[in-house]
Amino acid sequence: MAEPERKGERTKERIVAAALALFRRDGYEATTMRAVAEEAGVSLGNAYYYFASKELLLRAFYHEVHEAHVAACAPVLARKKGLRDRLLGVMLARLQVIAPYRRFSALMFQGAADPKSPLSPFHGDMAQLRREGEELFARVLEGTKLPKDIAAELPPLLWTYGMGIVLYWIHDDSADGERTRRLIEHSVDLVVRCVKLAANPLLRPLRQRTLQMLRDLRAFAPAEA
Amino acid sequence: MAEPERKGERTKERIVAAALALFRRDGYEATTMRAVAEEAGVSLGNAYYYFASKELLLRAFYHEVHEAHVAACAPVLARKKGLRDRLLGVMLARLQVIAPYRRFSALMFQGAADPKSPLSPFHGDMAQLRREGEELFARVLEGTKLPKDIAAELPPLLWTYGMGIVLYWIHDDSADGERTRRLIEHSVDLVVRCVKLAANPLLRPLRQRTLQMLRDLRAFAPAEA
DNA sequence: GTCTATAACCGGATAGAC
DNA sequence: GTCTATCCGGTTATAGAC
Repeated sequence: MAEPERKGERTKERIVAAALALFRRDGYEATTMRAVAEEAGVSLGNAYYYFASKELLLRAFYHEVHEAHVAACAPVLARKKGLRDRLLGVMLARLQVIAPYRRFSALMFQGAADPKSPLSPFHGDMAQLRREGEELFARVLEGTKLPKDIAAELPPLLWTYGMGIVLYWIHDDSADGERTRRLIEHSVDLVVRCVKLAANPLLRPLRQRTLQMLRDLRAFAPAEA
Repeated sequence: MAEPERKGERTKERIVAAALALFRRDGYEATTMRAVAEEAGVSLGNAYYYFASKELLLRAFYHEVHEAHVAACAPVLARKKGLRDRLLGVMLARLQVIAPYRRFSALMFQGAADPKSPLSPFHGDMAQLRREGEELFARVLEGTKLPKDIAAELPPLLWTYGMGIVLYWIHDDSADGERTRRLIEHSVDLVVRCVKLAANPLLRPLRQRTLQMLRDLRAFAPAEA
């Protein structure tokens, strides 16, 4: 089962490769399924045998981008020590990795908005990808001495924060995402200060309430659906 | 110019009316432009003469929903006095108004994600609608005694908060949006506490930094594009 | 039962005649 | 301003081939 690679396996890979190449060259909308099929050397109907929709092909693309982000984060997480530097490094790595793909990031958001979309980060394949993204933030917290109860709730929160930054960047028409870079620098600073503030004993009641709400959110999150 | 209503004006209205009726009955995706045209008693091509795309018709729908929200907020803003009750009233009113239109709200998000979309709340017609939404939150703050510098930055922030709630609601499959209602109640409470905390003199440095970042965001916001 | 292909269908959008 | 005819591309139906 591992060796022989059922016949179609090769075909499937050819289709993915063709799609990714065309997506990169022409963008998602401009790439037609007919073009993908031709590039892969199969018929249109055959392409649909492997991928029931064009969006499903996009998922393969997002997986690649995610892999690239994880790779870009490795040196940061290995070398940087403070919460601020680690978070900053991960966020800037992300910006760098997605830089060539503004339009694609917009599509990911559209997926997030629609629970029925195969691109929704709360269902199926994409949910797994989201969890891996949160895992990245969990690793950001490693080696920092935050109270356990706070650290436990932070990864999904930081993931959401990251999505917010991406949303800003999608609309950012400054050269090289200059403004988004500044936003990241300033907001990371604020996030870190707020997290440390939250650890202050004087704010215990507010912290408890907030954590409880976050736990409720997680418990009933669409993530579990 | 006011009286005679240029010939097509009537036609245009018929098309909008037809579209809104069908959207409500069958949903957006299920409503075809051909059906809209037929319902309005015009040809397909003629419908496109007035509305260059189906999305443009959706805008008319969003305007109606917004009007309904403003109306639903009026009694709240007239009667309630504290920040908490006013904000809670406005948020619950929103939830109630959009209740029948979950799928449409998802579409609005998809618009927000794509700067090129005619539904983007940061451009043209829809930007105006967004500003009116922020205005609603500005009125929430009236009569509360918040520091001016904080109050000045809150409306766009609260608008964003509202969008977050809507996003949650889109994915909320509990009966009657029960979970979203609870989220609103808890999160409004937290928001109010945080705002009041931010007014604390001890947090002056953090507040100043945060406000400065928000001002920068506004200055370069896509809203101005 | 796995794979591939051809021929439609459907609906958003456009062209161009009147 | 209004229509008819058409394009275009995602998607589906279906018939065979391995």
